Amino acid sequence: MPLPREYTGEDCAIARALEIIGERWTLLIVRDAFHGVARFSDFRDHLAIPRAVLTERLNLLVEHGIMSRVTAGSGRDEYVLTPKGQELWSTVWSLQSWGAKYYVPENRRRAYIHTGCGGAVALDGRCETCDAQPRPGDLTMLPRPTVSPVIAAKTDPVSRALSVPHRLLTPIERTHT
Amino acid sequence: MPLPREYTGEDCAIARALEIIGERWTLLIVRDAFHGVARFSDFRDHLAIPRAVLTERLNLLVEHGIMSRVTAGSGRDEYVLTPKGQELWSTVWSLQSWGAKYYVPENRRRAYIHTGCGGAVALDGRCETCDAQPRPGDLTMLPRPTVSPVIAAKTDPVSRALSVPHRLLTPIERTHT
DNA sequence: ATTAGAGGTTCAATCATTGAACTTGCAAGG
DNA sequence: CCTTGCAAGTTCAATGATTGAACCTCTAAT
Repeated sequence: MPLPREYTGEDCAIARALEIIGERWTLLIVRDAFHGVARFSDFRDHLAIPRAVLTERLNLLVEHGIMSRVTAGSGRDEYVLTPKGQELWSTVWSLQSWGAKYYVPENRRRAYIHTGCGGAVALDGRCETCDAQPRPGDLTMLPRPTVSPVIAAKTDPVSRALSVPHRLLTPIERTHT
Repeated sequence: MPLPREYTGEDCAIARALEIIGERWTLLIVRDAFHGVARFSDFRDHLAIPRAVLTERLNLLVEHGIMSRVTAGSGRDEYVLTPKGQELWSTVWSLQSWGAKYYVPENRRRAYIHTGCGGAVALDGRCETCDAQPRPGDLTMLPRPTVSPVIAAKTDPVSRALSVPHRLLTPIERTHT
């Protein structure tokens, strides 16, 4: 199985998982997909990822049934998470929580609220109001309280769409350019 | 911050996390550490990772306070997870669960039991008996029901130690060579 | 018919990884 | 004291992955 980066001999679930989603950029693509990003150019512009790499990664994700490529109403192809891809949410969330706790100052962290009940979601993924662990589709992501100059300078459609509250797994709102 | 692999411009918790633990081998090292692996040579032998890379990754993990290097009673240095490193458990678990569900046949998956109550732990990390979500130190990992020929041929101390039930975060039992 | 932009592919330069060979430091045995 | 052995590195040439720039092709609008 000539995957790009194998961990040969490791008959281990983590090694298997990392062979697929452990490559550079892949989990950032998946995260953006949770945020509603779907077009090739939007991934490209938001992540500043080389085209060739984005092509390769998206193809791999589609091959593995993590994303599927569908032709949208606009006639343009979009890449969306399959159920198997959506099951990566706990991985994405746990990485994000850990990274936020140790590397992002509190006033620059995004807050998430449980769309159903409006409660804040803690780092462990639990709604502080109703104690449920909402699925990604039931989360609304709020913009950061303060943004770094680097981010503030970004004007691509994705960055703009994510500067207002946004429900996960719903396509980003494309403000007219 | 000239980390080996940056995701420049991404003021994002996941990007920060991946800069540190997203490199090839790093999460497998962390996983092995949860399993009680601590010596340079044991990581080396079990993962078949090039020495130079292992050196670099361990140094990075120590620099970031994810592991600490301590001199054991034997006089040999050991690398052990810090509390910050142990907080990566949910990431490791979620990756492992996802990888197991989709890429490891059921009869080759390792089972985990809640050491306190003896209940089986489901893919979502919950104890099926007491419904708690045990911390890694309260988990006992069982050997695989069946092993592939590749694994059966391994005779390094780590593979041998993990072929019997083993409590996480406790040093592996070193059977006399 | 021309233009523009999306979504690629191709390619040379750079950077990371690999495996093998070499080095260092310690500890035990003779 | 001298040697041997081993853990834990370091170094280095060959290989493989990533990057950024340039080019290509298709479609839709002017």
